[in-house]
Amino acid sequence: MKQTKRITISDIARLAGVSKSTASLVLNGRSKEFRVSDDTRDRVLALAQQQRYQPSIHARSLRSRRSNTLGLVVPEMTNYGFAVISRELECLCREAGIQLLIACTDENASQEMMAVNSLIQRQVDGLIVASSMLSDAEYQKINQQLPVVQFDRVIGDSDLPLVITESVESTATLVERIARRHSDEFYFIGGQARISPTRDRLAGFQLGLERAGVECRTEWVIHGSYHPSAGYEMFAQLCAQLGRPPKALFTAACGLLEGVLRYLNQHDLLNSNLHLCSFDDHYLFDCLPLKIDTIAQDCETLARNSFDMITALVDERPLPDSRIYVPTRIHWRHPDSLA
Amino acid sequence: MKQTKRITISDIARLAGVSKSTASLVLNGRSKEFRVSDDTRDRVLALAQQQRYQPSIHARSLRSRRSNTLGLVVPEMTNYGFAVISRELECLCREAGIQLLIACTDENASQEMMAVNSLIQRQVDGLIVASSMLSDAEYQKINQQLPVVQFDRVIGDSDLPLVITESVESTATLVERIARRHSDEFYFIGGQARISPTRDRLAGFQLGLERAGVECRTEWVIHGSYHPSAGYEMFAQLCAQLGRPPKALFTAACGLLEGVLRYLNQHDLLNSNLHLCSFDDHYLFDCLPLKIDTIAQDCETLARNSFDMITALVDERPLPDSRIYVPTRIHWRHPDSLA
DNA sequence: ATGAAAGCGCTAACAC
DNA sequence: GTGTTAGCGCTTTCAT
Repeated sequence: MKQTKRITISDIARLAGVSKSTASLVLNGRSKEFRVSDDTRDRVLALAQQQRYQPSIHARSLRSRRSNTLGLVVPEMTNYGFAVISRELECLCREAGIQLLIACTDENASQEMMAVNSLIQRQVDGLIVASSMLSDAEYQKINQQLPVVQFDRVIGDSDLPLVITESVESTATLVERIARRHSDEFYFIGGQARISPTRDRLAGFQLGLERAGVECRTEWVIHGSYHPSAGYEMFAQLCAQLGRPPKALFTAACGLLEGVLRYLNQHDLLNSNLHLCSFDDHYLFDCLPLKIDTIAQDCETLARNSFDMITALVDERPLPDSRIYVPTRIHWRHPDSLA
Repeated sequence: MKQTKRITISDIARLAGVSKSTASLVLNGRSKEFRVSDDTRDRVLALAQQQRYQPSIHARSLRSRRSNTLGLVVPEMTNYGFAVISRELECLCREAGIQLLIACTDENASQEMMAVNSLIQRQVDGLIVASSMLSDAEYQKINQQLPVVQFDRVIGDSDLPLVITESVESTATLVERIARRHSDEFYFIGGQARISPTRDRLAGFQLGLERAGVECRTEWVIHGSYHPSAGYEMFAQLCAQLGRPPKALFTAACGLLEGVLRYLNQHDLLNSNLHLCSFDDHYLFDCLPLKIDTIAQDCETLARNSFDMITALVDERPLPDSRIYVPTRIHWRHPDSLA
């Protein structure tokens, strides 16, 4: 490392001919409060600017036991939804003088543990987590030391505060309309059965069928993981089994849909009359020959709410609501749905 | 903030009945080197584990003047390429015990300056930057204090080390083949004319035309920004002017292509016989009725190389090569191109 | 083989 | 109004 001597508060103090504490007061904008003379204040401020003084975050954090840092734990940053969330949060944080530390877990519990530990070691003031864990025990323990907010998913029936997308009703609404035309065959392809988005979206699927007066056959529900390759595999197997693509299909997330589309494309089925619908939206869906009905999440609102919630907790302000469900928007594209 | 007393090295030392220095040696795995007795070592280690001792990063950074932290500056995290880069870098960093700090600039020079300053204030050991600046003056100054690596784009003709995608040759190859069939009309839609990806891709475009024996008319080259809305606008205006879509078009990045596709979709032109080609790839392009020829960047390699380069610089190891150009892959999709 | 002490840069009581 | 001092948690000479 190149060694250029850092300008410290002592340097500024010495140059200004005052003590460190006076300089500190001025530089933290508390000169009025402590009745520092305008003259001294201006001198210190001028020097600081001129010398491009940058306070050391580490010294400050060490002293104040606050790092002005938040941790964000996501399964996968290349997932567009999480990318948007990260960007929004990063922006909110920067405006608030906070640094966001982002960690990816690759949907893997042990990697998640390591990532979280390294964040804690860095003394984040709070944690925003889309967890891949099956139990919230670890986070309960952590929550005794620093606030934790769940977003995008709940671990089990954890009582930790949360901000998630409302899924059950919107999926039910989507599915109901389609089920009326496809009462004989309507498949569900989902990710890990235990995590909450899968559970909620399945619950919504079943509720939608019920509302359409359709009985959900057990073989209609297929689980795997959220990886595109899993979507591809599940769909390939289904097609093999049926000897053709299904008549109607709901995929529980964009990754799964990606797998399904890859398969359809490879097998020249993009013009088949499969009625496809999915959670998560993408602008290119408007351009596909296959008209997919989708449920779009409101990532900006998810980010905003998560941020407000975690900062309130960090500052020990009361929480108006510790469980927030963010509404979605349905994009109807299929001609049958629009009819 | 909840106040749970932190376990410090002093606590461990006291409990083990040794001094802080001994504990420190042991905990840093330097007990052999300093001939600490096996007995003391085991005692300290056991205690640390049992008490879940976590060294304070801030105290350590304050002391060592090293933060074990790298800064990544990207224009826009929702751009898939940058998302992949971020994920890869984050992963490489975590494996190396480094924390990656990501900052988004929204393609905006003043926001970039603020973001960089806040990273420096946090004492990052090095900076990996996809800059939106027009001059590298600031970074040259910064580079005197800590290493800076440019990636994805060069600022002007900056001599700072860099890792970028090879663009000129690949664009030329792509364009040449298409220009042979469209010598009468082949448009270029690019982002800000001054930044290097635009320059290089335009150079490649012109080189491709030249190789195909086609003269580049000045009205073929259109510049704007990389935002999808800019792509939409430029394309809309072009169509208005021609009274129809152009016969052949190259878009310089995925954001611009997004804008063009939105327009085509809205105006029911996805089945027109426009020959579209672009820098940047997306899996959904395989599924579109419009067959787009694209150049795919190798984000993993970009990330890997940037990481290797910055860590070498931080550790003051010699750099085998301070200018790396990562090769691309062309995806031919249009029937004419495949013929 | 281990301990004492200094100091990284900063803030906040408490003096004066 | 301003300075002195102590200490946040850690590492590293230098003594013993």
